[in-house]
Amino acid sequence: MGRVSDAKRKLMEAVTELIWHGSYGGTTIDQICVKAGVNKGSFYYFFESKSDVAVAALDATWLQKQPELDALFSPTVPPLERLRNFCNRGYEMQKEMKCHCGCVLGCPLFTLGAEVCNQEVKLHNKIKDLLGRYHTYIESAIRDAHAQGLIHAPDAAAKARMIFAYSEGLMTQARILNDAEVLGEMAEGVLGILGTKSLTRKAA
Amino acid sequence: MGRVSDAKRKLMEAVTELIWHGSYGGTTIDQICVKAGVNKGSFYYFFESKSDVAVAALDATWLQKQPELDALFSPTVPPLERLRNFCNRGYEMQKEMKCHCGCVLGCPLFTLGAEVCNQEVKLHNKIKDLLGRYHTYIESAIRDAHAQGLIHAPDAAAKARMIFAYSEGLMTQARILNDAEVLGEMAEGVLGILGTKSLTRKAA
DNA sequence: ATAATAGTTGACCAAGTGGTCAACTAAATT
DNA sequence: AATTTAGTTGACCACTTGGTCAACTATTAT
Repeated sequence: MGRVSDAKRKLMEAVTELIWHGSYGGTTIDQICVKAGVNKGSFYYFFESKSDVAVAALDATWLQKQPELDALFSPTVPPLERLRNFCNRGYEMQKEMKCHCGCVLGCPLFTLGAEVCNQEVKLHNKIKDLLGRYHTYIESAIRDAHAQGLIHAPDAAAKARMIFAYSEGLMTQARILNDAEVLGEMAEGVLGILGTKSLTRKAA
Repeated sequence: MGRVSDAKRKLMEAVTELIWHGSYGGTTIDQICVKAGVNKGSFYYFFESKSDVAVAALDATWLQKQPELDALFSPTVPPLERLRNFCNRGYEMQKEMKCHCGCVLGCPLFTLGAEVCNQEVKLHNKIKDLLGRYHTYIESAIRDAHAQGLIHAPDAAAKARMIFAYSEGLMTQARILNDAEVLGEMAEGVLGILGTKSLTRKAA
């Protein structure tokens, strides 16, 4: 009962875009409201603070992304292909963004996580949680690849840490240089780290 | 002639610390002035804006760091050792920071670069320039290692991009997790990417 | 000594900030 | 039709922000 509204959704979408294009600290509640086309009173009806809406937005984005990731990392897909597809999907997404809006924005979680650590505890914890899930997908694929004898990686966790650092580093580099082509060699690099030379050039 | 002052230096030190501990967008000119113990009038006597003082601070920091890097990457040092020492120096620095102030802050250039891209053009360009210099050190070491037959890396530039992304990604990961120990395996990882299994465990 | 120079001070301003609130409006329930 | 509930509105507040300025002070050269 009562009135219905999509203001909450619009606010979450607005904060996502503002933070991703710009930064968390440089984004004000007023800006979020203007972008969402919502009055400040309504903002405070739905959320307590900027960090509150940011956390909610991250949750919503994750719920949207999770099925996509589950499909990419489906155990029915050969493990090294999962990783290659994951990399190439990132590459394609950033290329498309560059076309659409002229900007390569990289991984929102990693950039935001680096910005808000040592402050905004709740937001920071949420980010750590979500980054950990990405890490889990990667680690699982590596473990499977090792089990299937595709690579030699007895310490899958260590390899996962390497690949996670490399891929996020490359994504951030693409953002800093505003150049999606930086990501073109990501799949190759990841498979190289895993000690594979084959498979690298297969279609995406 | 005229009055002498160290206000300019104090402002640059203050902005460096505030941005590194927190973020660029979350740092105000008032905060910088308070931290530096300088009045706002004096701030505007020396600088035009926040981005102006940030650029000056980055330049000053670089001038301070350059001799150290030149020594680390001296051609008189075996190339793979240069890289290992560079990694371990980063590791030690972050460990020390964690002890001193409880925080692992990672690479200020990379974090800041990711935050201010698409805005603050001058600052962003300065960061790209400085990051490029780090890249140059790495690439040169790799090229030397290849020339000396220590590794097989005919495309030194590509390897340098990989190692740069990996090391910066790992640094950022250490910041996000506030855990310096993440960096303990950096040297090993870098040498692994270069296809070396030996040398890895030599002393720092 | 004095004048020129280099730097300091703190009051001041307009604009923007986060945050509140009582009155209002639209939908769903009865 | 009346009531309850969910959401909206925009004015309002105290405070902080970036930025300016004329008056002031300390140093150095002459």
